[in-house]
Amino acid sequence: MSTEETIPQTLTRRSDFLRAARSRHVARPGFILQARKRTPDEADGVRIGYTCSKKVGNAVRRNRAKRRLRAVARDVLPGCGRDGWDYVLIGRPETTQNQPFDEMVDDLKTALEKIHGNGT
RNA sequence: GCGGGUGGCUGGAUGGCCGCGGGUGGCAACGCCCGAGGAAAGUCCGGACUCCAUGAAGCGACGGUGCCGGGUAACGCCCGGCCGGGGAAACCCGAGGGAAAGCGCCACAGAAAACAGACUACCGCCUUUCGGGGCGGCAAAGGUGAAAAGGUGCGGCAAGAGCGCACCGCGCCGCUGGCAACAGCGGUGGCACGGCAAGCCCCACCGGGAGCAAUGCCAAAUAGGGACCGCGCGGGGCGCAAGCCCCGGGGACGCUUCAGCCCCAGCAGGUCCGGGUUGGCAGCUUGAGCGCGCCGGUAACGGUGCGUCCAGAUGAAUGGUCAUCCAGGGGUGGCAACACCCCGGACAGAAUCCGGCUUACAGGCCACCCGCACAA
RNA sequence: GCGGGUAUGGUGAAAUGGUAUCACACGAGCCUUCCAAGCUCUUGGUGCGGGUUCGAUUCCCGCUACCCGCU
Repeated sequence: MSTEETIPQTLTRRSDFLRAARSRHVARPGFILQARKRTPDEADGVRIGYTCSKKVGNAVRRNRAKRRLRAVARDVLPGCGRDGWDYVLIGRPETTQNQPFDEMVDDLKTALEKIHGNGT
């Protein structure tokens, strides 16, 4: 577990998102978390991606949802993220923008614990 | 003060902590500067720019625009004016050329729907079995319709009718004003000419096509693979040859003419299928730019001086949180001023760049105009 | 980002500017011991807002929703 890697890489490739979607996922009111442990020959470090579909709203709402998800992940991931894992945060309509920030931080921590605990 | 109208501006502010994108200085640590909109939106018009089509002219086809004058790089936009319609007014709305170039359509109803005619009715004569019928005159009245051949009044007549006259309307001619659309005045014609061109069309003007995911370069990878279409085996001269020249034939999104280019057994052109790549750089932000002043113009706008650099991302940058203030809504107490508590910030996020149009938009502010009321 | 297309009953499709039609489905009835099939009848619609026209599904303009293509 390398917590020194404070800047997680951002997922950009569609295939990475599809692989994460086929792995395990946990739903919370403000977001849905998908996670996958990569095979050793893939990239190093913690990687994370963000997805907001048209269901979330117009462009302003989608961008704002992604910014809040980034802010939450930036607070939580350096302590709780595990090396060699891909995470994907999916925005949800209304709640991703309106839920209090502290609740979302707590939700992400428990969601990460649950997703790590199930596997390995 | 109340009601109405027009044009414009703004559309949260400041600070603390933790973060984001670009540029720049530095070996680095780190620092400095900049960082969404009036619509960034819809993609409805007009351009710049790039590639494709060989270029020019004319004709044709197709598409668009359409009162007049001006502005502009250009426009279907803007400004000013005219005409028509709405409103008491300020003001608002209008795809607003041509219906005597031609074709087409006008359902139902109605006698008749476009060019004349006549169902009921009216009038005269003849006739009658007294219900009416025949011939002629007439087009005012009735009813139908979205629309019925000028309207009103007087005269006139067998009954009537622009049949005659006055006014209004309409057409034509002339004069005056205006760059013009058009308006005003005078004369004249007894009325001839229904509507639809966002139906075909005619006239005038404009327009080649595709789009920054265009396009160019670098790197990587794969199988420079396959099918179809359209051309196409010419003659002579010089030269050892390569090649050059002349004649002829052919080619390129409709035709013609002219000029140029290319081809005349090529591995070249066009269309399509299949395979690989989903990386990087350029294009990429200084531009019909923005601000202020002066001059010209009724205005749109133009000219000029000074100042200024104002986002360039590519799973895509402005966020999270806290405090105070500024607006706003609700509740409680109070005659009121006010105090306290709660909620809470419109529409919306650049993606090559400009000029417009259209659509969305909580609230707030400013200026001008019209009407009414009041005071002086 | 750029470009293109579609919208008609619950579904799929027609309709020169003149009463919106057809099939299936839904509902009711007939037939049958019952079901299916068949027959008869009924309900229900031009995405929204304007304009042209006497009259608009159709013509024109603006919105909305959905679909497709382009590296």
